[in-house]
Amino acid sequence: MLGNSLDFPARLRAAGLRPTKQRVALARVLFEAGHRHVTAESLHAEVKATRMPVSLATVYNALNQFRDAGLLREVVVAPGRSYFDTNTGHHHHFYVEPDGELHDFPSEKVTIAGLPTPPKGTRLSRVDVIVRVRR
Amino acid sequence: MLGNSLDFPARLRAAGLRPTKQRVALARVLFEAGHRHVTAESLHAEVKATRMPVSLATVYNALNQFRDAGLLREVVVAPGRSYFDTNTGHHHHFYVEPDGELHDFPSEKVTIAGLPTPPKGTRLSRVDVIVRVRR
DNA sequence: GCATCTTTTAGAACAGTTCTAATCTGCTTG
DNA sequence: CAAGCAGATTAGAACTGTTCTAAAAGATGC
Repeated sequence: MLGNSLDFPARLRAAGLRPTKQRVALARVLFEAGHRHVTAESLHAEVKATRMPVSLATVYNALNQFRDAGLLREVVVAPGRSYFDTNTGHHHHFYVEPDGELHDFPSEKVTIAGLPTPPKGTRLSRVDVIVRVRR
Repeated sequence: MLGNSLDFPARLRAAGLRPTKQRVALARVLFEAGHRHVTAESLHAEVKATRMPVSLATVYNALNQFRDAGLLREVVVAPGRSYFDTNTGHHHHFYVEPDGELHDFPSEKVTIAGLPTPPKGTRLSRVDVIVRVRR
């Protein structure tokens, strides 16, 4: 599968983004292993640990660009903090309330029936299901 | 129906909150008409328009207390902004993407099947469905 | 009406994110 | 392969939404 190759410069180029050192380093951290959930701060900490210096502003820029390019999906679960999910396929989320943990679950087995039609003048963009759980 | 009476001091007391002038004024704006979606800023503007001076800090305090008391429900749809919904019953939301408009829709006709069981050690708190639409 | 405990308030502080303007870097062209 | 340029990075300032602080005001019980 080409879209999931480990040739990060090529993947960035395919997404219309110049493969700069910083973006490649971020892509590596994000996409090298399996699916991830990150915040700007957590990703910044991770990439700095690889001894590649990247500013926090660049992390924000890259996350927004990756999301706009369809490489990431933004998940809004709590006010004042954005999570980015490397899994861009159809799926939903568990959110563990006090700690802020986020877990994927596949949407295959989930069926939602009876949704009303969108208000006129609008078209469906996405349906998010967030299952909130507590300890 | 006692819980929906227009005797706001009584409703506040029933929720364990002292019926101060500010809280009563806020409750009036929130609960007098039908269901509402507000942000702290929008509610602050509205209550000030009634010529009852209430500080923004008090609006934040009251919204958090009302939510904790079950009088309001907090809806998280976009990063960096909290909406509060006076409809605390079972229902879901349309979110119109660029403008930030929020609309309720009843959950009666919506059925969600096949949700996985919560991670062990946790119990279900709520299922939020957000239907995102674009113009 | 007095004492006490709660609430309100203005403004400071804070967290997360975006902006600014200077510098640097990857890419294209000659 | 050097030069030029558009695009990217950076530190730090700025901004937005929210919470905190400490002092003053208000509600409640006796």
